[in-house]
Amino acid sequence: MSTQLTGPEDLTAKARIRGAAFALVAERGVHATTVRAIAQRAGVSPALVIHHFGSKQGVVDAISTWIVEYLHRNTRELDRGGDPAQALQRRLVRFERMVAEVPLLGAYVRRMLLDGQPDGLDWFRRAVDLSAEELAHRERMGKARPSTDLRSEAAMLLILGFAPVLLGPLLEHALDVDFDDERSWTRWRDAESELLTSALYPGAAADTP
Amino acid sequence: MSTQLTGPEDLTAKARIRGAAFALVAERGVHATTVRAIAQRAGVSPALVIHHFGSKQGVVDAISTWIVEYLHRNTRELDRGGDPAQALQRRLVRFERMVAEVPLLGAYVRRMLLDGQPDGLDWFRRAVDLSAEELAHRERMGKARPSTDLRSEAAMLLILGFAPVLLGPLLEHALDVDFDDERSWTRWRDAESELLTSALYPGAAADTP
DNA sequence: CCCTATGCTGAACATTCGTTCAGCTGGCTG
DNA sequence: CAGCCAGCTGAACGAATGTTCAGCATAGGG
Repeated sequence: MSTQLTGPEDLTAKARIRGAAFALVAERGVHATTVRAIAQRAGVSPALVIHHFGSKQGVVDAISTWIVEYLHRNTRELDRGGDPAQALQRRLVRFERMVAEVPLLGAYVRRMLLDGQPDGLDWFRRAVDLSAEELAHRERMGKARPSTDLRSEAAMLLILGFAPVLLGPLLEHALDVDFDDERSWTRWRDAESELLTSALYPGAAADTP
Repeated sequence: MSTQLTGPEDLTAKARIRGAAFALVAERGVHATTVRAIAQRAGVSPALVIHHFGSKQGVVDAISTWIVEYLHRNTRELDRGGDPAQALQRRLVRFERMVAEVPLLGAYVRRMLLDGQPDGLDWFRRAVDLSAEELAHRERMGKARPSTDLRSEAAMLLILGFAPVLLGPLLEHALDVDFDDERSWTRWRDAESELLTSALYPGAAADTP
């Protein structure tokens, strides 16, 4: 079980093309990524890109399934076995580690989720499923108070947890932090913990700003 | 003070071009929007688009400043005067109304914020500023408990409040809701209110999933 | 040794892009 | 009425795009 995307033996031209396309898509988006740019970055002719993947869309699809499979390989195994109450936390920690270790993975996932691609939508939905299950388990254990709308609150937990990835540049600019720095993550985590363990508005009325 | 983007007298060709470009950018993004598509949607020749705005980038910039100015005109006035503790709430409500009334405004703002455009980054930063000010005021009033990291928690409030816009498609798919329906908004608001007025994890340790 | 399959390239293709330009129109000013 | 200017168009341009294709090299099996 490795968080590495490529082993050293995977440096065939096809793999280099895939890696180059991944980086370019993460940086610029699908539409702004050209076949020639992919080829140049991979040190290869544009024709070879088409030769291996059929078309530009073929490269894009290959990257998508490749990343989705990679994400699942590194997170799914955490869901089964052990204490389910800790499953989501392990999943988040693992995800953070992957984002930290694989350059541009965060940017790519952000695009995948926010471009409304079906892969991204499904992946997020499954994460909400898991978050809701875990929250329900905590309720049964008496470690969380009952929720009127459990699934919505589970989604909020997920959003707050994923915010440094989902909304990375936005938060970095607004908070003057840099999520390449580990301390920025822990600062966010601490604030998140405080928000969830201590009611921000202990008073009564639904008066949310 | 109107939330309308265009009055009926504003239907010059230039205005139609701007509107068409706005819709296309909101739907497909800047890069996938072509001058010819803008022209066709506005019922105009491609040359006229260039004639009025100088270049495609000119159209994009015009839209950006147009929307940013529109957002400010409809939210800034709410900040001054009256009870500052209610300013952000009024701002959020007004924003929701604008998004509901102006088609594709939500999609456009989502792109503006998430594409990392400077306009979007600055706008979000200012929103965090306001959110932090308002939270500080609530603390002084005793309506909110003290925060260790006030600005981070203010950002979290903003993220939760803007989530239906920022992460619209993601949430709609994960929660099986449709934010065109008013009830989906109130459901989200209710859950948000519950999360903020009643600690989710009343227990001790920082054990956030 | 030949011969085929594989990996790969350079040149070219048609298409689409943003942009330019000469010129048409209609209404206002002098 | 003459002149003119802003609004607007059709046709064309060069550049860039995704894709095709004939052909090069090389390694492996008969």
